[in-house]
Amino acid sequence: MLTEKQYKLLLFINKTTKETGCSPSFEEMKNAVGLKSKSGIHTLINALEEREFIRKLPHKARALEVIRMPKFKPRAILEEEKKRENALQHAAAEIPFYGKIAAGTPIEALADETETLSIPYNMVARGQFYALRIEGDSMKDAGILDGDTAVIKKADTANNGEIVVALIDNNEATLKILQKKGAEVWLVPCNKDYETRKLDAKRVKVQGVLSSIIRNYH
Amino acid sequence: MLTEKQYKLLLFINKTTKETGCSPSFEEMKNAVGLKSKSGIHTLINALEEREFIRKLPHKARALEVIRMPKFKPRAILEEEKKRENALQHAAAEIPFYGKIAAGTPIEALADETETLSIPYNMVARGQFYALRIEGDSMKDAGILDGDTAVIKKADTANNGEIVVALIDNNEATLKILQKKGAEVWLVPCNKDYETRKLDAKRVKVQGVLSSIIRNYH
DNA sequence: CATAAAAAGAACTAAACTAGAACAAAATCA
DNA sequence: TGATTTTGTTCTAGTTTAGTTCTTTTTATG
Repeated sequence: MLTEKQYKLLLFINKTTKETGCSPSFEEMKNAVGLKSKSGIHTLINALEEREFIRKLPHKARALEVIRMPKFKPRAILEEEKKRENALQHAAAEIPFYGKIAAGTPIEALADETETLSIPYNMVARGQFYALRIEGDSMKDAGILDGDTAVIKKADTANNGEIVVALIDNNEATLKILQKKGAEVWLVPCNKDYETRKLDAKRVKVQGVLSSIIRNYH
Repeated sequence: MLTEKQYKLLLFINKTTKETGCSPSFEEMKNAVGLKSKSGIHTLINALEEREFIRKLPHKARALEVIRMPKFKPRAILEEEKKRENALQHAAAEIPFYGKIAAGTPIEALADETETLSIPYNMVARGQFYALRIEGDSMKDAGILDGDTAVIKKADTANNGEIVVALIDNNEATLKILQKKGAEVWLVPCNKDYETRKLDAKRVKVQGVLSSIIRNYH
């Protein structure tokens, strides 16, 4: 079978010839595989030719041809791919979704795992997002507590009733429910200890709409 | 395979023979490829013949024949490969973390993006997790609302004060604050409309500890 | 620590590209 | 058919690019 370097080189040759119609030069291959000298490529090419993966016209420039591709990947490549897959799964974080908690069934019983929850991808699928740490309890009746992380979708505008990040006088940012009332904008808290702020629409800039709330208990 | 010039010439030959029915002259090829002398074309033709891409009748005019063309990957496959790479980036979902919202600074101003929030990995780093949809408002004063998603870490035991998934009589699952009182277990809601349930410890099984709350606004 | 394999580096050689001119053979047409 | 045009071939010559080979150094491995 092939070594890792041989395999990598073969992939590169195959890719570039199919994309460009031309074979790569030793210089280009050297860079692609990560060597600093052309002589190494020469050895690899010979090995690939000996194993009948490529053909070449000796002493001709860019005269390589891929005859066949290996059916199996070298072990080193496989291991690297596995690592990447693991990293991806961690990043994707698909965990089983067991459904509603109030149903009177033991959790183990309905652990069929057909439904999974892919946390990040669905949460930030389209658009630009950013995160904010919530400070204070002005939105606590909306279930948004001090210390929560808010995922905000960037936006210049929002509809009435949406929870937005509002910038007042280019100075103060706050998370509130938006209510447009003619020339005024009302920023409504969700806590009876706080009062609604009624501001001239010109003073308020929407900087984003609340997309998700994440709270971590440790 | 071929050099760039060889490939370009081959493309031209192939195209014109298919369009006009007869092969181009050296003069036409010279112009098409951008040379000022026919001799260059002659060399290129020889190279293409040597590599078995064309055949020719020597000393005959316009007597070229294309034997084969280098194979291309269909564009669709190339695009799909790119999409996959993008998907991988989406799955990682690192979004900028802009810090505290109450600080009186416009968001754009402090967008240094040095701190990022990797949502999934930190949330489910170690242990086994599952998700539950919250139904009802018995925990609303803890900021856990109807429809929220609870990420639960599997556990058999928990400490006083932790929010747990408790299975009562192998029948009913509920999310409440745990309070162990001797032989009794108290399941404390966070809503004054609900009452604390005081149960014999034997009737209650801990099935997990609340790890995160996720709420999506759409 | 010794050995072999892999990689780097430099020197060398050959091919590719460019251009111009002269020439020879084929194609065209009166 | 013979003259003319078109087309392909060959040679020289210089520049650039690319492939080969050999020696030295580094790295991995028993």
